[in-house]
Amino acid sequence: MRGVGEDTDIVEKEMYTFRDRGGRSITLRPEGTAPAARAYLENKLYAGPQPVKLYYLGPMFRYDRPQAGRYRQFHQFGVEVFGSQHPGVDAEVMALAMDFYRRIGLSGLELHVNSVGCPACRPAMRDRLREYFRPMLDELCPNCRQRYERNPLRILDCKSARCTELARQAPTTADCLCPDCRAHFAQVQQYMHDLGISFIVNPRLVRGLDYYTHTAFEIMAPGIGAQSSVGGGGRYNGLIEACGGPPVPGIGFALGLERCLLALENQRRLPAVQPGPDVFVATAGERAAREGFILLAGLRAAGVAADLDYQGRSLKAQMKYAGKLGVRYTVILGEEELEKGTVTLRDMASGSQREVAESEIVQVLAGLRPGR
RNA sequence: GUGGGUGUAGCUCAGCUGGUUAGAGUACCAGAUUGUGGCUCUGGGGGUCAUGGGUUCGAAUCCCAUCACCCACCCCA
Repeated sequence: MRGVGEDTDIVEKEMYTFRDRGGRSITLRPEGTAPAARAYLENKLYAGPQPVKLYYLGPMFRYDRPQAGRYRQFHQFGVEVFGSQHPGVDAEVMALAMDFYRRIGLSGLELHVNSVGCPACRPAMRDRLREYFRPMLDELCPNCRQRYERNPLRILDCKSARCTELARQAPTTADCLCPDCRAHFAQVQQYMHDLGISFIVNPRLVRGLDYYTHTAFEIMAPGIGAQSSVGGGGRYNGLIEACGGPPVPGIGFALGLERCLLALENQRRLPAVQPGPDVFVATAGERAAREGFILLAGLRAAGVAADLDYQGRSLKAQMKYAGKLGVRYTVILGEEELEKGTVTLRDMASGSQREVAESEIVQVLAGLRPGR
């Protein structure tokens, strides 16, 4: 975590840290960008063809007090591109994120985009902000008074009503960008237009740490509680170097899967869960039960999702159970069928039944493709 | 880290200002003529009332503490 920074909140409050049996201090990863950067460095991926495009998907951890949309263990999907500062890559990364949301069925999202400058324009940006806020310093919230010293950019981001009010006339990042950053941001926007992706330029969107440069973006979903961000990312041209590597540019995004689920639920777009098996094997009598057990294995081997009763239920109860499972077909096997070498195939929706030779039932059901 | 709320059956909850064997709906199980689900009816199983203390003749109910969960603040690398 060395590369991430030493903000006290991050280290002391949000990281999930504990001691293991050997007394070592263990911290569960809170996000994926730093690990991805480490992978890039440790495996010397900068020595190969650039850019390098990576993705990750997995559990992350933070020790906050939980609330709606914020869990101590959650899952993130993210991508990182190392080794290119081309503005088209910025657009590509944002497009990939938006395409993901679109494909899972989310709509009405807001993509906020900004440029937070680079080491060349950041000092001037800070100076101008300090200059602006100096006369109203004691009107700012205690938090922002600290931000004034440490990172005045973040004052723009404050949610306190008074600070927001005071910051209304403040110079924005857009006013302070150096020519290079301004050009880069303009091109990013042009590429976004080329891709037909709508976005909102939000000059108050800020990323805290120094290795963030140029593009910053965040995707908001209304209606899922106080934690409305479903994903975000940005360019970090200083990160690899800050981690002890060569000066390689990078950009990426991460999105929270649980928040996507919350948003899907809120929009009533959660897909129905796949119901249970497609076929149930109901039997009557001991011999039939054994025969059914073998038949079940045959069905499964043929790729049919099937199940049977292990609770010793009566045939009637088995039918009831099959109904609750929601299967489309029930195969009924009892003494009568055993005598004739057949099974009864019942369509649960219509209630119609027909006799099928036991030797053919697997093939018949596999052919019916009872799955979705 | 700060504030508020909630913990009673698998699930959703009721249980008034302390008073008999803690309830409902739902789910589960079994029956309603012998081998057939969905509707209905009947019966049944199931709770250390979050945990630990305390007050009281008596606590699910009142008090304290702890834990967990929920919501918000903070923050979001």
